[in-house]
Amino acid sequence: MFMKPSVKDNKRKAILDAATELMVLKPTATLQEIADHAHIGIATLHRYFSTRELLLDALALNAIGLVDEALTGILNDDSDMLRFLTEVFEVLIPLGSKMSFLSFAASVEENPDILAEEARVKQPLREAVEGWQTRGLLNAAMPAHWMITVMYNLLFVAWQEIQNGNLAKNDAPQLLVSTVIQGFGAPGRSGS
Amino acid sequence: MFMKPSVKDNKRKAILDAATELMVLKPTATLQEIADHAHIGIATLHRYFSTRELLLDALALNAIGLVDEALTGILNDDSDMLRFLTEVFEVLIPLGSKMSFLSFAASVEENPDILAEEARVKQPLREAVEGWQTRGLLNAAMPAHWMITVMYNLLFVAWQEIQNGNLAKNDAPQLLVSTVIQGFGAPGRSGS
DNA sequence: ATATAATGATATATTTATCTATCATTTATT
DNA sequence: AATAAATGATAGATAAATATATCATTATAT
Repeated sequence: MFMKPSVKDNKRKAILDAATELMVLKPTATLQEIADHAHIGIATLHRYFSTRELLLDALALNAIGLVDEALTGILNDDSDMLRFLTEVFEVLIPLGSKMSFLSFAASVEENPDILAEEARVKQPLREAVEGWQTRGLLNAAMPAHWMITVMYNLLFVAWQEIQNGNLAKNDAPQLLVSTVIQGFGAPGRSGS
Repeated sequence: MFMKPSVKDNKRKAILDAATELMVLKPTATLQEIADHAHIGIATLHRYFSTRELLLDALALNAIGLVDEALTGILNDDSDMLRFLTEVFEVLIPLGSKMSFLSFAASVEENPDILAEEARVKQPLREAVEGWQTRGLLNAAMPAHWMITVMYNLLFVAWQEIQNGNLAKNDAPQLLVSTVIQGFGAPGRSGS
């Protein structure tokens, strides 16, 4: 049954958000630095996450959960590919700092639960891509796995560019769609 | 004047290569782990790099130097864009683990020398891209900075995929060219 | 073959980070 | 306003990483 998130739950999520933000920028950040960045005392940080390892696992699970939640909110109709992709990018770009976990965790993470969750969350997009390939909307000669990997990475790149002030938040989804579907080539030109 | 690299220089580079490989995979690796991965004693590691910080700076500079070297070897004629890009990808994909420094270091690194070198190395490709935009070969509506950033990131992604066994080394350059120039869209289809 | 240099293993010191505990203060609840 | 809960600052204990030093062994050069 549904339980309304308590104050503690919200604080926990706020800590995870701040920690994610910092860890993406500086993976070697100490617990003290994380606490500072979250504007809490280190004692409180320990009350929420008793060890560093537990905190890191929680970061990954939180990221996966947020992506999952964002995707389930829109994954219902993939008949209009461009519309669908735009929506996916719109909801996932703001989760940029979390995306890095889905992009890189695979090579680093050893926790099997997390790896399984990660694969599960990525599954719907994979199926959509394969469907579009079958329908001739996407290049069937290109490995679906490659396309998924590229998209997840570019989500993170787009988020970084927004953070660095090089890209307008509102331009990002369209730019991403254009990038992955048409590439950089001039419109109307053959790539031969 | 030119000095032939000594045995020590070669060993130094070997250490940097091994360290880079590990640090990309595990940015929190300890000096002991780095020494193990390089198959040397930790005492020797300290003889080459007296502090961790010096080692990390050397990693970044080494990465930049190798990319620079690889690019200056081919950057002479950008009249055939596809041929040019293919060559760039061919020489840079094997440097994948080093590319991560050029992709991500910007946000972390504070050493101004390193940041300056990084910008300098990226300059030729930026100019080539802008030239192709002017000539109508690349989408002039897309920011050159975005295209450069995406290409550098995809170089790293491609390298990762090769490492993970998901992509054949020999397929990678063509796949990258196809990805950045045409995107994922089915050939011959308009993206409207 | 000998001398020189480099290396690895090991010990130790120093620094840094993590973890645990305490307590006064602040914040929320009723 | 009184009570309970949460917090932050701080101190101390433990653990881990970094840095330095020594020495026997191995590799290199002459």
